[in-house]
Amino acid sequence: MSESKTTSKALTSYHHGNLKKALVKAACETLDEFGYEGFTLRKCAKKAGVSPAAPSHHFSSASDLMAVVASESLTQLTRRIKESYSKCTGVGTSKTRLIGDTYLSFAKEYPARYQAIFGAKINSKNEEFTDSLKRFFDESAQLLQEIYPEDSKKAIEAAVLRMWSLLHGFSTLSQDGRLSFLEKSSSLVTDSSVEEAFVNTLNLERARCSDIY
Amino acid sequence: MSESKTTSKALTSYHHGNLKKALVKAACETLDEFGYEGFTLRKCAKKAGVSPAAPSHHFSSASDLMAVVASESLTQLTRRIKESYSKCTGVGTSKTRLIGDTYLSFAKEYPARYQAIFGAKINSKNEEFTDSLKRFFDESAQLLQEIYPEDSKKAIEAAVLRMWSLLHGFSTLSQDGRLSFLEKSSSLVTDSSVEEAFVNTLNLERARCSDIY
DNA sequence: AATCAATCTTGACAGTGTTAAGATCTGTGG
DNA sequence: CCACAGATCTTAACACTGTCAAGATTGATT
Repeated sequence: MSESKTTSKALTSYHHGNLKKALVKAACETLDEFGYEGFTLRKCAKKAGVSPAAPSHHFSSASDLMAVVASESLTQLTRRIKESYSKCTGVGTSKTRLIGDTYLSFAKEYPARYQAIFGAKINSKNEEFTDSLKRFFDESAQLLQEIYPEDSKKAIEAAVLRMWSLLHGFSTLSQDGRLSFLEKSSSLVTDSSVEEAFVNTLNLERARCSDIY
Repeated sequence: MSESKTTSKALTSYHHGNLKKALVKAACETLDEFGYEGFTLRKCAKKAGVSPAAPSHHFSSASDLMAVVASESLTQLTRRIKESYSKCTGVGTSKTRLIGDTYLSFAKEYPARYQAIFGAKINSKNEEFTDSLKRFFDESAQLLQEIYPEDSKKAIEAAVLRMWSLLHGFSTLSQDGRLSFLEKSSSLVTDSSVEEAFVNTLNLERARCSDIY
């Protein structure tokens, strides 16, 4: 039998051997290759070497397969944030800044996976996904609690929600081209990109940042 | 001829009379009725009483029709914000708060139109839409400039970008069900909804709000 | 009145997700 | 060892989608 469970079976056998895992991998590749809008279940099936109907035996729907991909991507993002935080030697604001930078970097590096996490094509009720989402929130809260140990749990969770909203809002606006007009006329891009301007003013204008709402 | 240009022709004639406008109206209704994900060009055509191919003579693609709807919706949002601002008698933060409330109300009242404005289904390069987007940004900046007359243009635009990102991030996270897990376990909802908690902490925690990044 | 461009329909095409029915294989009980 | 049961995959079909080409119809201009 040796390695029959993983790959070699796919070459000769009618059955795939481990199609579920292969489909998730294929879905990730499809997402990276064709983008969020270009994602289709049939492309995933083709990439995995099976018929269009095969996935239905492992995922109740296309949204369910995508939810698993989103779940894994979100877990990856959570891990990245924790890693970058643990490597940071600064204090206070500089640590939150690092978290934000890591978040924005992920969104920029894997735009399709980021869109999958927050897009409407996935089954957001999928248990695997909701667990990842809760872990993301809880671990973010834990980091902020370490940075601001004197704060209450409620204050920390509110801060996570604000931070998350701010970063997610900017990421999506930027990714979906809703800020492109700024790159041609705005005073925000006199000596940097829109993203740099956004990030920098979050520090430079600390007092006023509290007034934005 | 009397009223031939507007409506009455549709009843008897082969030609519609004013199909372009009718399609935009039908698209709005389709959006409200079936939601953003349920929006299709064929439904719009059916609602307007024409064949599926008819829209192609007035819009280069489905994304282009949707972009016009998004443009009008965005203009509507801009007008609402200006109206509520002009009716406000408060000062400083309370005015920005009103702007934010108006923004969030619109997103909640017309979720499908809001998704259309920021979703990937529209042609975001559409000139009508990009104009509306720029007007939205510019008029928002003008309001903030009135609130904070001593600030530089760059500072104002940065503030608009932060405010916009924050509100848009929360709106989409909330709309797409990414915050639903908070309604069951979080300490944020002990005595209010997630939205109220979000909005309130933006005021209550002014100092810390500047630290979120 | 005749012609021409604008407008709309018909019919088709390549896609999509999903389902039902049948084929194939794997593992388990006799 | 082997038949059989269940898991796994394929095939074929269905109802959709947006878009396009060709033809029908109409309104307007000359």
